[in-house]
Amino acid sequence: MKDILKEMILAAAKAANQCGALPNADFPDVTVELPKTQAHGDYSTNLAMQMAASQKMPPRKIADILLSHLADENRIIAKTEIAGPGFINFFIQPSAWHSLLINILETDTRFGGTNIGKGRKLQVEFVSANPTGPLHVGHGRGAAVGDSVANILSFCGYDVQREYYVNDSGRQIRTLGLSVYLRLRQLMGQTIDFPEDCYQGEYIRDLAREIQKKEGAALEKKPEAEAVENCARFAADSILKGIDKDLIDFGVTFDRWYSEQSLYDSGQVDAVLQEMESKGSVYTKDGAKWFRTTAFGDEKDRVVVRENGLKTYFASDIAYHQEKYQRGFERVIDVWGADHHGYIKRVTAAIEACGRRRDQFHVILVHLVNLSREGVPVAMSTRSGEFVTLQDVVKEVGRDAARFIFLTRHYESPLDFDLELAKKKTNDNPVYYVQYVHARITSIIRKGRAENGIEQIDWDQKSVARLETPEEIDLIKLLGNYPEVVRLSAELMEPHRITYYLMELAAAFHGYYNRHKVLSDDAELTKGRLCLILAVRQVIRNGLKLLGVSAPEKM
RNA sequence: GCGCCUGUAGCUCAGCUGGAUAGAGCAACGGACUUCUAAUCCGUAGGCCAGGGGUUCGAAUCCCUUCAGGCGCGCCA
Repeated sequence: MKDILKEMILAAAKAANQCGALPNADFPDVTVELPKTQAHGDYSTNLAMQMAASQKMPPRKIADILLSHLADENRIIAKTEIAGPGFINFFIQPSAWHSLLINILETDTRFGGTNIGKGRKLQVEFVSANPTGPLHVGHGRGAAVGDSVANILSFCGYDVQREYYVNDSGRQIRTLGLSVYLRLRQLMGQTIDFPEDCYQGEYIRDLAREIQKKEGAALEKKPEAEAVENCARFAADSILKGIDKDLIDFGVTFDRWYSEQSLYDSGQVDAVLQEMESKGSVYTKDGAKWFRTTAFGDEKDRVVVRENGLKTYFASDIAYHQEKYQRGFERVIDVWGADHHGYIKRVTAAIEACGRRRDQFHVILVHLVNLSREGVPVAMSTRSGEFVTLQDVVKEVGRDAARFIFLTRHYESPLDFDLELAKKKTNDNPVYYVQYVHARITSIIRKGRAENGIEQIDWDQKSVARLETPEEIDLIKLLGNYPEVVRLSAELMEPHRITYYLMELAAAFHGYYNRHKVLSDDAELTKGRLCLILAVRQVIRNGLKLLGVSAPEKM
């Protein structure tokens, strides 16, 4: 509806310019918005005010000229007015809303999607937690955000690939191996001081028991370095399998798991470093090799090869990101924890050094989750191993509640997650509020079938035209906003916009439900109202799908 | 010290990338089930948009600055 108006207004401006009423042919972008109050119409535009300077005319005069050149061929506008400093307000014909409703029903599962992606290839890399321990709640938020962003972009016409980068190389993996190895020796009766910088969690002991069962005796005979290496591989593999399972239970799957080690094995890390050295982006100082990230806006240059010859994590990250573009992605999106924000500049630098544009890379920084139970904070410490895993949370509150709550905030806002609140089946907990709409509507349709003998709801102008109460028109109008919400959440990569929209739509529906009865003796009106709630259900379903939350038939 | 993020109702948060009189939920108070699911609805009350400057027809939104909180500033990942 908004887009139709936009085009009409632009056409009016052009027509006015052609007949000389408006001297300047340079028009600003037409913006149409939804006024806060009903008194200002269904839609309004500020175009006249924006053109005042370039046309050298008072805004209200311009508004008047625009209106006189407006051609409303499909008769969708009931009334227009010029208000305030120069706003043009539009009041829409009820019949136009009815056509919109039919359009929604026809578009069905595709309603809301705008093809802004045009098939362009894009990658979302998310979670990418180190395989040194189980996923915790913070990873859950990253998973929910990343998965939903991927859903939304894909729905809007992008060719999206979901990837998990596995840090299966480097010191932490050795530490993991050592941790398991030392626990193993303890199991074998040796007294060993377990170092503080090793992983403390109980799961390390579990892993030690497993590897003891499998190859305990053989491991004992091996030299320590080799045994630690074996433990590391075993532990990382096992933990990674657990992570995969946790994510599947959370409804998140990846197209590809990308191994950091494979970048070393294939020589890509060395190759990219050499290439950059020859271009002068990498230089040697104090026995180490540095990448000149300052040339791309970083505060200081960063080490890629240490004095001891070992490459830093950053070195493989350069190779990894370069490789992403070589795979044909036009744009790469990384979802990171907010504690990694200091890393953005250097990775951006690496990407620019590899000849890509800055805007081909985007980082979504997901802020931390404060877990609590009835307002009392639950302690979270990775080192001590005292943390609540994602698995625990999903088990306790359910997948839908967890995912929905993770998406009730802008990702850059810290999130308070209360376990007891997440379980509540009241208005405190918005998940059920939205899902309830879906169940309720399904129930009405079920009843309509059973008692009114309505087998199939097929829509037509005549029955839909019976929708005339303000609540009904408002509902349709709200449904009509959905595509813009989806488009914005795709452009800004902000899933929470959909969450909030669904809550608003749910509220509007519940209000309508309490005020008007859908099923009645009036067959035509019943049919019209069934069409309306069918459309509401469809939008709820489409929206929940983008969030990765189920739409239950019964509750 | 430097960088990034946050600051909006008592609490938790939206605010459509500058629009008209600032929006929800919770908590508080008062109402609505013989009804298509009360996991719901209706009403009342609640504000110096952290403070101060600027930019313009117009600012919660953009710029500068101060204050408060979070996170980060390794040849760790």
